[in-house]
Amino acid sequence: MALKEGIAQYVRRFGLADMLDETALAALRLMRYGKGDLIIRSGDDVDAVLFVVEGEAKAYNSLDNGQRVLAAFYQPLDIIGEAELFSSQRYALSVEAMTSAVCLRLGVDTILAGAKPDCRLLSYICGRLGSKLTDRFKADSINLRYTVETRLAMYLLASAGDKGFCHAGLGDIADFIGCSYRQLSRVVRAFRGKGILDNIRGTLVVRDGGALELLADDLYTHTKQ
Amino acid sequence: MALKEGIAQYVRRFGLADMLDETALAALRLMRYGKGDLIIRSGDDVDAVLFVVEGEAKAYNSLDNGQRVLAAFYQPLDIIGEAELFSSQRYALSVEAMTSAVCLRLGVDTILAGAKPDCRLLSYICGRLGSKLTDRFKADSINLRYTVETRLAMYLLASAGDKGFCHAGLGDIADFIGCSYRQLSRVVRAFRGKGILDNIRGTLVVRDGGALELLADDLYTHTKQ
DNA sequence: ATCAGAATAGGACATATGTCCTAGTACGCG
DNA sequence: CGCGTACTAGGACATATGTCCTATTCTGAT
Repeated sequence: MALKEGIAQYVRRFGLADMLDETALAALRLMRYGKGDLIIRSGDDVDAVLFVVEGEAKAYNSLDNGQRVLAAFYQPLDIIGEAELFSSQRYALSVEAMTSAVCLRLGVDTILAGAKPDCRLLSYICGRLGSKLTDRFKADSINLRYTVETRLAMYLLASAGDKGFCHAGLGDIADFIGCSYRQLSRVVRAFRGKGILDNIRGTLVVRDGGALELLADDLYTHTKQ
Repeated sequence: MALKEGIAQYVRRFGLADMLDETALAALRLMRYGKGDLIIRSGDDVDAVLFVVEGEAKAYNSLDNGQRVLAAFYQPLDIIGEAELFSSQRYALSVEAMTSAVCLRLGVDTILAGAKPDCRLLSYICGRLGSKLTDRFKADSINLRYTVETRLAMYLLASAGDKGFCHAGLGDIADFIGCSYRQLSRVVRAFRGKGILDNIRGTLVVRDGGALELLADDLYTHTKQ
């Protein structure tokens, strides 16, 4: 099996034969990017995974409030796009080259063809880990960039859902959205005053889900897509 | 193949035969927990993965400043412990039952025995995803719970490392640690005034790594374990 | 029923932080 | 070289938020 010269040198340097079989190695494609080029675009269909072999890149997402959250800096031999591989149809983040960069591209078809019935537990675990990673990144972006009002609204919409109530204690919610019990207590009081929420014996009951969605500042409708 | 009655009913209810082969199914063990019981303890050796089949649980970690960060709420059919499966020797979080709960336990030996050479790419991807998840959780815990000073110190210790400098622009660093450019600029100025940092033509140069470690408030030494 | 600890609630005060603005410097392109 | 854009830097002001405290209610164990 003869790889192209450029690909072969990276495969040797990074020991990629240790993780890729011959079919996958033969399917690698060399991609070059200039500084500032988009390597993948948030929202595009998931069609490949990329191994960074030269240069540096960054993954980020923009929020509705105009702010940006930077998820990761990449260097060789980081992987781009593996989080969405088994868990999503769309890339969750944009990745941009910070220097000129080189990646080896491996198409999703090749990876999925190699995911045999013997590997179904690992495929499942990959899918769960990928979902956890993207969900956690989304939640933390909100927790870092929005007020506690918006964060509580988002948390309630996600966890109360259709049943309209939520058993978690305020201390646990504060630790989950990353604020103090005191500030959460203020916001719960404000929501109670506006008729959005009641707390009945340790349970938060949603009285006005529409108002929560407004407070969530369009974040909720985006998340549900 | 005859599973125990209790296990068989959960396997049927959740379709676990779709992801587990007969060897793995035979290795499942039923675990019962009371409310408040520790299901896994942060720092313990990774010896199993658990499928939640009844009840609810929460994963959390405590920080050196006495605050706590809650990583996830679990319900059926969430998995506990899979993030550390291929990426760590130790569980990164403690998981506690919030109600009485039932889990199906699958020992790591069984999973690793099933991870054949055909599956080595998936194993590798699982390992990378698991690392990303635990690393990202750690970074975000710090970003949610510590001042920008500590966050910048931690970021610099991680990214400048032994080479003592760091090319990322201040805008990107602000987006990565989740603060405004203005506040980051204040902190950089303060560090410059204390002789800890210089910025030379877009590069941050560390002048006093020891001072950074002190500012990192013992977080750095913990992370390096 | 009683008690201790956990959870909830809110006041007072301080500050870490963000927004908005102006100004200066660096860099890339034509 | 000149210009436009991106990046850095800091002032002024406002506020979201956390710490620390006291008080009340709830829950589980004896």
